[in-house]
Amino acid sequence: MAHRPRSEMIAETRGKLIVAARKAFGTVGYAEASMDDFTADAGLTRGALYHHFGGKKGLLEAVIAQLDSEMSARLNEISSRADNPWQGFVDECTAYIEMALEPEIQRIVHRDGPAVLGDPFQWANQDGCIASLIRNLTALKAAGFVRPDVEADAAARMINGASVQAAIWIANSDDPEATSARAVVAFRAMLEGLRLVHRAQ
Amino acid sequence: MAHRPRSEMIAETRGKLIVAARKAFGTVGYAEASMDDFTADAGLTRGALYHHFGGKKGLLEAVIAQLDSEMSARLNEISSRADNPWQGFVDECTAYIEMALEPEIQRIVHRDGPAVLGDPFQWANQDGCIASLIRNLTALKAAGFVRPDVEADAAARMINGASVQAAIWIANSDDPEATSARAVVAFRAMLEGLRLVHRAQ
DNA sequence: TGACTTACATACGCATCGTATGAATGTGCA
DNA sequence: TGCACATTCATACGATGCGTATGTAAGTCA
Repeated sequence: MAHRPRSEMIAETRGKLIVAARKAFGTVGYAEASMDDFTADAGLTRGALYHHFGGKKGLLEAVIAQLDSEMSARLNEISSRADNPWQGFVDECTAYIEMALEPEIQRIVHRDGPAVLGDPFQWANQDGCIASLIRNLTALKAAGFVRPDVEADAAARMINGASVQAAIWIANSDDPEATSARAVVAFRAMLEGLRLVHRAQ
Repeated sequence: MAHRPRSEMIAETRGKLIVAARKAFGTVGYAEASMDDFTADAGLTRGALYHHFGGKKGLLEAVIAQLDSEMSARLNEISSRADNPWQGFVDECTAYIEMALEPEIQRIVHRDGPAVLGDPFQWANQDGCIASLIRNLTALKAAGFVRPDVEADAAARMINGASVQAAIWIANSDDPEATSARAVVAFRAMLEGLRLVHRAQ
């Protein structure tokens, strides 16, 4: 068992810390998660945490990066199989809302994340799902699906905000099914406002 | 100086605590605000805080209630002077975004508040500005300005989410003026999607 | 005026955090 | 192969902030 390659052990340690923190942050929340507790769950101590991530915030960033990466992959998968670009975009937005219903994502990415780290649009999400949103909207604009006076990043902001609100609403409702249906109606109506065609003035 | 009526002193104490907490929460944020520090700023101790508000979260609720009350009054003032109901609504939404640019409101109401207390739509804001949003939308729907398939509370959710995002975007940008203009274009486009007329499908 | 309640301060114990230090293990170079 | 070094991670320590229990002064009502 001796003589394990060092880089491998580091990856394992970082992975264990991220897994434990992700569970703690996703259940009790960032503020209530004790570093002593969840590092012990990972079979480690705070020493390892400070060494690899600099502190609690650094670890939160790493957890969010992992979640974001997973979400991004799922969204790309979804939008890739769609004939109509606009419809593919709507599908992706809907999936984004549905993912935000998962407690882990809602709590860490949409609630504690912004509160602790600030504006999500300024995170170092090189390939995150927000970047994907902006890319899709840019393409849709170039293809003439979106009003030319509306800019892609501005629209991405609005859509992101509305999506998260929709998800929180659904998650907190007594009847998620019915609420989801009502939310999607309103959400799609607002998306329609971004489209090029079908308006007089 | 002796023999002050008791209810008056209570109101003064509560007021001083709220003022001090509001300043602390609005600048360093809820998590970083030390109860010992800002109660001392108010010339009091944590004893008074626990007695009147039950704890840090209770005080945050009180601070938010005060902010919400002020915002609500300003919004009512704005929407009241408008000839066209729809235009009045758009004005109010724009004002809502502008208010969310104020650091105190952005930090306490839109960032720390939801993170600590949960979904704003479920706060005890009997007369809050969110309730005002819903009331306005209900009236607009009854008057035929809004698509009948879109429900008022659902639309209020989306609008709230988009507004907050717009405000955060503007606040974090290098050129707030230009960014604000771009945000408003996108925001109004999405609002248009809620309107009854001008669509084929 | 005296018993009672209320408002608030003080004091204590506990949990948590950041840093400084130490030990063990892998790594590069002779 | 062996040794100096760097790195990984644990341990120890001090500081801070929180919640509760208790004490005290002041107001209230009979």
